[in-house]
Amino acid sequence: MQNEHTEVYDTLKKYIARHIQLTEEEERYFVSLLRITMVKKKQCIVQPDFICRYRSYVFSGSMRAYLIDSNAQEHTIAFAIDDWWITDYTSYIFQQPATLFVEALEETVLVQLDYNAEQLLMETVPKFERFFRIITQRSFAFLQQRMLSNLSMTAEQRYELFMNKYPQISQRVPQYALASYLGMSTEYLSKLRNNRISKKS
Amino acid sequence: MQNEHTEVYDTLKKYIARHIQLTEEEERYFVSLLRITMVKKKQCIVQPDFICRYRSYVFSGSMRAYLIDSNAQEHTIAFAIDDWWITDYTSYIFQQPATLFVEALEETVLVQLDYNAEQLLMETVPKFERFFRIITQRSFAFLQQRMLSNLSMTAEQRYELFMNKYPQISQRVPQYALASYLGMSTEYLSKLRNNRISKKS
DNA sequence: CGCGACGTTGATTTGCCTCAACGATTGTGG
DNA sequence: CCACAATCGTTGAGGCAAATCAACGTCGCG
Repeated sequence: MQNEHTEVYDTLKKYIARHIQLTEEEERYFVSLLRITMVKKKQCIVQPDFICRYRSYVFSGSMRAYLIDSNAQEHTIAFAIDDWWITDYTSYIFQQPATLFVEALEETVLVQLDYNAEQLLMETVPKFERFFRIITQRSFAFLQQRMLSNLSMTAEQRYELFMNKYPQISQRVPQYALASYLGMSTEYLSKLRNNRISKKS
Repeated sequence: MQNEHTEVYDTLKKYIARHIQLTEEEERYFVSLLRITMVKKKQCIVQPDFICRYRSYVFSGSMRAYLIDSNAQEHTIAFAIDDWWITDYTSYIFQQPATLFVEALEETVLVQLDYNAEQLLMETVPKFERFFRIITQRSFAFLQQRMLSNLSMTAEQRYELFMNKYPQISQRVPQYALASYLGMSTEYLSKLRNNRISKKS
């Protein structure tokens, strides 16, 4: 049990070390603020109307964040597999009621950081201001690229792009989740996969 | 001339003060890194293939950032009016060639911060790590909401939402720019505006 | 004044959705 | 360990939201 946790924390520490260098004491302090959570497939760690308390790092497994709209349709805003963070970001940073579900797609091991602990951490170890700035900037740049793809490409082009960029993810998530991420119906995605869309030339 | 610049800097300082508290010396240092730029209508401050060197704060006027895709179609990723920042974010933070145009929609006064100056600023005054973290987090949350709107709403609903949230912007930007921001053709936006879409019930 | 940029309107087309029905696979309780 | 249900993916037919195309009005500007 202790061994397992050590491995989990080491992986996260390595991830952090890619962006900022911590002293051993700072590392120990950081780890003391974390908690490890196991979630089963289909289990939700965030759901609408509850305030999202944690920022979650995926050690193993996979998660997705999605909205259910007024027509009961699902729309996936994010996936997270090994080494990514996930949360209802708007709910987390403003500490207001969530609008999203954040759900495990497989049995998943998470490392979670509490909102208050994060604030404390940034005050105590200002390097973490830098850390969260950097990962948020990258997330923003990523999302902006995705937004541009959705504005400028057809469903088929978005599908091809995703398959090229994230072949691992496409193999691990259910097809309806991928369709709702790419902004198309499951039926249409299925047809694209099986080349059943009549093309010209 | 000096008066005019003072007003510009004071406005930006007030904006900064909403997020972090600076000493007078820090403020002076910060201002020393800035430069003021006037741009005429239709002038571009960023264009594809050039590395975007500045983060720009709009003091007065308005700007837009857009992509031209392989079909020569424009897609607007962001507007900025008074008191907002704009840049080709991906190009700026990774210091790689831009893919976007950033263009003035009116005669505009900008305050610009150079990439290297920004790095220096964060090292010299770590409060700015915090500042940029906070504004980036907000931008990210904003963009995520927009992404969800685009995934879950019809063109008409997106138009209504925008008109409710940003009535000021809709009056200041040309219609083709708004259409390309909302992800619809100019013709369709025109029809929505003039209630020329046949509705049921 | 005349040209080019911008917006409007109607006719037509199309990319993708919806609906419906049917396989395949997974999970679960008897 | 099998039966059966539920979930997930596939396929085709038909429909609709929004794009495209085309033509014209209008305004601002050189």
